Amino acid sequence: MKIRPISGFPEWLPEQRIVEQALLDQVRRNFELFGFRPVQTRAVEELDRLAHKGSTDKEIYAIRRLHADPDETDDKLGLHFDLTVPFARYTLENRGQLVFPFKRYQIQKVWRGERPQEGRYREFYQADIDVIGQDSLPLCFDAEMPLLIHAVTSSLPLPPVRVHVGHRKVLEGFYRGVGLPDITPVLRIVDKLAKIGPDEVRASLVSEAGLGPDQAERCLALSQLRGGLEVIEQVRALGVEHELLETGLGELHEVLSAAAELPPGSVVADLGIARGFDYYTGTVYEAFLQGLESIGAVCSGGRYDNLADAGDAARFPGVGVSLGITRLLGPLFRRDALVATRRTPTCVLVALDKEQTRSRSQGVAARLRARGIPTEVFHAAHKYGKQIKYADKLGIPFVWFCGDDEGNGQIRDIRSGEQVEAHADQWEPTPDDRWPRVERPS
RNA sequence: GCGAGCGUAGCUCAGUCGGUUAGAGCGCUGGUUUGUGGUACCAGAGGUCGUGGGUUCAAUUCCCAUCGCUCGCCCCA
Repeated sequence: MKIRPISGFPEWLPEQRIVEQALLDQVRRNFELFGFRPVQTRAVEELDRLAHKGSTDKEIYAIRRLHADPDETDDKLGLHFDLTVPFARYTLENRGQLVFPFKRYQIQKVWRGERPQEGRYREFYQADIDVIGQDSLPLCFDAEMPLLIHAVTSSLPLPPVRVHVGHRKVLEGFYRGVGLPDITPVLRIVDKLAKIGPDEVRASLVSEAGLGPDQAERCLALSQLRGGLEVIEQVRALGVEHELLETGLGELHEVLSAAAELPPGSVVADLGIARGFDYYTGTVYEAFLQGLESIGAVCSGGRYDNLADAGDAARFPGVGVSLGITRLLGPLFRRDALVATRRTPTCVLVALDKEQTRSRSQGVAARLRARGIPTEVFHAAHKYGKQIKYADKLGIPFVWFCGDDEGNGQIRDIRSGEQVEAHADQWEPTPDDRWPRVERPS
């Protein structure tokens, strides 16, 4: 078998995985800071459930047991393609034991069989955060999402993030007020505004969606609105009236108002957002890295009132967003925009003097580890030059040379060459050196 | 599903208008330096030129097919 990569299934080098883990840790920490509870679901769901929502042409990986009987009729399984469908199922399955509103986060790999391209993979991490209410869910959770996205992303060594907030009720109410019967094709065309430009959108609305010139013009005008709270009045100024539109504008206003304390530009109203309308029913979000908009939305989500269908009278409305960890990292790695300070967790390499004193070196390592300093002992009593070179290649900042069996020795900072007397129970690296960190090269 | 580009050393690539032993840089191993690295110099290892077929006296090179990777489009849950 020839060894080669498999398209769409990225694997990182250790120094990249260090970056990925640091991001995952930081994301998790922030989710918990907002009081969300951890959940992990199985990798598989019943195929029927996966294919149920939305269109049927989803690119799902099916699971097959090689030794299955040809006539086996067991439930067919597939790998989940997002974390929302498994979460909805999980919530219903455990509804009797969960506390509502149920705030959960879930960081897992998902799989999609689509054709890979930059930033789009077949296996990737998603970090999902959702709130599900029983029967109803207050709008304050919609308003909290942009704050959360801002908190998470600004805790990471990333460029500033801009969260675009749209609202399905605004769009749908507007379209109804304009007199459009079927809004789905309109949404799909409008969604391409950034890619194909206003002229193309206007033409497509007429030719493909069958809108009249005036209708197309108004829809286009709506989708081009972007900015702060003033956008609300700008929508009204377009002169379309509909009850649903007013409801949406009210909700949009509340969500935007909540973001008032964030730095200007962190959250903007954007009525050009028209994604994921399979099941979104209210607020929708898309977040972009400022200056790196070309890699696409790194975080997206919205409000869904009808996703979790218990099959009885109970309703479980939810709101949430998904952060695309891998889709973020891939393009950033490609641009060398995110690097670890070293290629290994190791902070101190304990040199091995000679085979007879291996236990002395191991003793030093044990003392350092006991105080939480990542330490390894060099594997063989090679020349010190070789041992230092090994540390240098891995970016290990310190090499320890043993003195006696009591923990005395010398520690060398191989970046500066400075070497000082030290004791293994006392010596401390600077906080910046203890663990590898993630940096954004300027 | 549609389209484009690319497959030569571990990596990045050159090259052969078809011709004897296929090259560079980086990386790797060793040495100069016999127990304190990075620089410099020297030496060395490492290739069925993606795979199959065709044309030819001769194919890594030309042609066809195929597989793989990358990037777009569609789609994006």
